[in-house]
Amino acid sequence: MPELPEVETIARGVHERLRGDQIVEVWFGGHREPFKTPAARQARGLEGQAILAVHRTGKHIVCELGPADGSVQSHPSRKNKDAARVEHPGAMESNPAAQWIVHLGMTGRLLVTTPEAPMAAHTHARLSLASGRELRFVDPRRFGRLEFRDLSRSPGFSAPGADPLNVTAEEFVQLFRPRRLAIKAALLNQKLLSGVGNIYADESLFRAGIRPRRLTGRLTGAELDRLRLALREVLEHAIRLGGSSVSDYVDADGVRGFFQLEHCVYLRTGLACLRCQTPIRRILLAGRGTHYCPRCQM
DNA sequence: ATATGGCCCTGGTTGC
DNA sequence: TGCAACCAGGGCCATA
Repeated sequence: MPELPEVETIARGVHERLRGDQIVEVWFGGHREPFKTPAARQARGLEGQAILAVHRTGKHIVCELGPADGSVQSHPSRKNKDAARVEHPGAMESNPAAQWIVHLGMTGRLLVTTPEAPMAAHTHARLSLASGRELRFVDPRRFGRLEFRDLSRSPGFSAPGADPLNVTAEEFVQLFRPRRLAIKAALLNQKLLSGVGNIYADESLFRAGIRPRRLTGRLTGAELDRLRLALREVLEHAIRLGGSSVSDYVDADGVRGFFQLEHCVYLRTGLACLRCQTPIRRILLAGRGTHYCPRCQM
């Protein structure tokens, strides 16, 4: 399931490949409307827009769109390819007119392909680009969501919770101290932290040595900070490895990630803990399968 | 405020 | 072997 590292990997991939390209034609397939914005309105809004930048916010992929200025839309030049990143917001990113917001749900994929590439089953959206390529949204389970925002009428998308990669020690304590719910449930709550899902909640709790059922308000300051740092390390490590491919996650080029090879507890029920050999235990918490080491995690 | 369970949806697994 | 029942789970909602 795509969480922060997977979504970050996809957003970077799409940004690198499609920045400066232009949406020429949009096709939406499917019967029901699994979208937050009606397909017809999305298609109207998307067609003709240039892709100024693509980035991640929480588990959402945000495509910043604007009018094509004619300079790069047909043939994105190589020198422009990596010029503007988050650190140096260039002129192109300064005044987007609209946003296309993609949430991948459980099984969503965002793929950059050639028009000749065979259409995967459950392809729900296909954006034809001036460069001749296509951006496709594929989602068998249909838990994903697509939204179009006209920024002259609505505010830009913002995640409800703090970014787990940048949250400070003080913010982290303020987020969890006043509450009394299982820390795992709190980590999954996107209104507190945006981007953490089942895999990285379990993995960060293991690395911090904290049991998933511990109540947030009962964690010591040292434990909370261990957790904050463990979370950041796990997420950054996973981003470096291109995410975790557990079900059918792939990046924008259809390539699998490698962080699933580094999982210490997730989906390792009954297997020996990599640190102490105790069998990994699985419980149900907040309706989610939850994995931990009963010896390493207190 | 927090917990629980249903819903969506399909592919993979399990059971007979 | 074949088919049906079952289940996972991100986000959201209603209910406890």
